[in-house]
Amino acid sequence: MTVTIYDVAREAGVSMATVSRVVNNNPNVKPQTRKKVFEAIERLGYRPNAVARGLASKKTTTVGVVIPDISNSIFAEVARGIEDIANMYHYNIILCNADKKKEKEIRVINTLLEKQVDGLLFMGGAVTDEHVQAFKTANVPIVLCATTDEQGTIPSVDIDHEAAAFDAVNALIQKGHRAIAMISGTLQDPANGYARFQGYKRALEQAGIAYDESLVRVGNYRYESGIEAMKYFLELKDTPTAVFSATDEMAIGAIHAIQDSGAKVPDDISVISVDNSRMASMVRPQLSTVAQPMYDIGAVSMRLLTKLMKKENVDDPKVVLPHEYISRQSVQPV
Amino acid sequence: MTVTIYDVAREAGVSMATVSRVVNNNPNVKPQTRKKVFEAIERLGYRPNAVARGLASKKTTTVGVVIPDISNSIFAEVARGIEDIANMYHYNIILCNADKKKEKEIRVINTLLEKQVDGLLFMGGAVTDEHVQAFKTANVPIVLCATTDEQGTIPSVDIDHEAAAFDAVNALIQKGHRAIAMISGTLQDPANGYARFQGYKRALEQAGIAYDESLVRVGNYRYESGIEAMKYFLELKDTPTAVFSATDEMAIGAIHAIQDSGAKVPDDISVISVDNSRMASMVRPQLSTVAQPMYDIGAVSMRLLTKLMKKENVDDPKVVLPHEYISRQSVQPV
DNA sequence: CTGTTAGCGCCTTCAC
DNA sequence: GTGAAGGCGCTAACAG
Repeated sequence: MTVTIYDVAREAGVSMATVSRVVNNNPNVKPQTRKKVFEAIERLGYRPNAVARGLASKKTTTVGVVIPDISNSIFAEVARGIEDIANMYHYNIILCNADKKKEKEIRVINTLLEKQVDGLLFMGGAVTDEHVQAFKTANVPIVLCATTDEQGTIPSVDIDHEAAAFDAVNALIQKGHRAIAMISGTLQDPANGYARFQGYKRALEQAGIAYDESLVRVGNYRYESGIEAMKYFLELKDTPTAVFSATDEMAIGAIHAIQDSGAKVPDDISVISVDNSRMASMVRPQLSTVAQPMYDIGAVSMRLLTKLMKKENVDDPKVVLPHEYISRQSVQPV
Repeated sequence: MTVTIYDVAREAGVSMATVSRVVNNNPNVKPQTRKKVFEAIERLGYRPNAVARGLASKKTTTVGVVIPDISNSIFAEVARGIEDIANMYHYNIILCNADKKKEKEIRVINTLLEKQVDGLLFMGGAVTDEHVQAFKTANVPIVLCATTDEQGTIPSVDIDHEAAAFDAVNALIQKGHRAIAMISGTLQDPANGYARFQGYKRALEQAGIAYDESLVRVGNYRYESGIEAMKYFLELKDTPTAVFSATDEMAIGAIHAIQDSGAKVPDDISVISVDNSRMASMVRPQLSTVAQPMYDIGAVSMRLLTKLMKKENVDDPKVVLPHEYISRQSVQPV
């Protein structure tokens, strides 16, 4: 039924070892024999069994990717970056959604490790001790992608979320805004949540603006929650003149909530956010936002992982990619 | 270094076979011995090697997924449906982007097959003879996801793209529109391209409206191409009163192009499309569109694949999921 | 340059 | 209910 390396060897009149060599591009084969083998392969329709190869060589050329949610455009973009580079280095990826649930994350990490992936890319919520524990039992490299661990002991690639948020809010302050509301992500989320909130606070503080709790609403990253949060702000006696959203999608919700109320963006209220997803320029007015290089985060982390897997030494295992403020149409001086 | 089933057997004072039985939940093990084995596993931190298991059992509990582009929200949604169901049945997925390029598709199909996936989900451009050829050499089940083959010989799950487009255009016609433009996808693409274009033509024909070539522009599915196409229509001496876009994203581009020109949607021009991606309700006015159940297409196709892999018999290997017109705010009577 | 020989870690009859 | 033994298909020394 299935044709094996042994069949090819017999057909070509050589040994298994030789077939293995040509299949693996080992130069130590006479061109003639190589040709014979290729012909036999062709004739028999031989297809190498990667599982057997993996068992024998202890390499699967497969990496595990745990991601919060592939249907979230931000992560999908990162995933594309990962896959492109993986592909370039002849790796395949096993993708697992874990929705930032610790339990699910630990579970998939383990099944990925059982599958003998050569490396692991972890994109998730908080990196807890349990995670670190699970990573330790792996004897393959791990890199955190779009997150970091507290202790800074695990290789990672991410942007500086706190600074990105700071820059966004600061852009508002530079335009004269002082009543600046924030639509935050959940504070349990270290990157998109907590760090961005901290950046907001620091920017206010530096400008001598008192932090006002009633100017902060926590959303769930979705469009609707942006709308809800904004509606709340709109009903305040002192409506803010600007709002900073932790993510684009909620920002778009905010823009629409403002517009639906009859007010104008940015004339009445300015809106700014962090992400620069493709949607940012698919709204009117186009959204001003601090760009986070999603694709690159994926690509760079996969590249880093390949180096780790090849045991090449890397200078800095903690890479922080630059963010950049993109000024479009949703912000104007107060 | 790595602890194997043999180590566990020795530690527990039983044979490898017994360990294998408890790991695989084989009931023929005395509770006592089962307990002993579990303890040994715990103590040693044993983790089954899925590669070895795969080689011995000829099952990898892994399925291959070839997808055009995971960063496209439509496909990302499908992928989420796939992964959720895969997960439910304890399968993992290897994801490969192939950008609807035939060559790349064939290549990844082959590497997926080399990796001994238990089944394959194919989401791509046209299904050519070469594809069918590649599928034949696989001795695992394949299901087409969000596409179909001409001959209808391969299991698949999709919507009726032609009918969906027809319904959309017909909704316009029912509102009295006659000058209806179309922003199409590339005609080489059987599903989103050709079929939807055919639906457009059939709707016109049935209403006795002459087909006008100048009212059709081919886009590349992206927002910008929707803008471009619409700009073209806007400059026609007889501007259409409605436009049908093959996809949401181009439709949103069209809406913005109209708005940027100073006209209003739907007052001056109505816009309708097919997809109902999340973005459809994230525009003002909200987009009226024929919904295509992306998540379900993924889920159902994965479910079908599990049946095929278990050699259960399926009544109908060609499933066509229903589509549905969602009326929002972008269409109004002429 | 090429062949021989052991495994890789596990499953799976087949006996007991 | 449990153990022994033979592969699964391939790679990797080690000879020659």
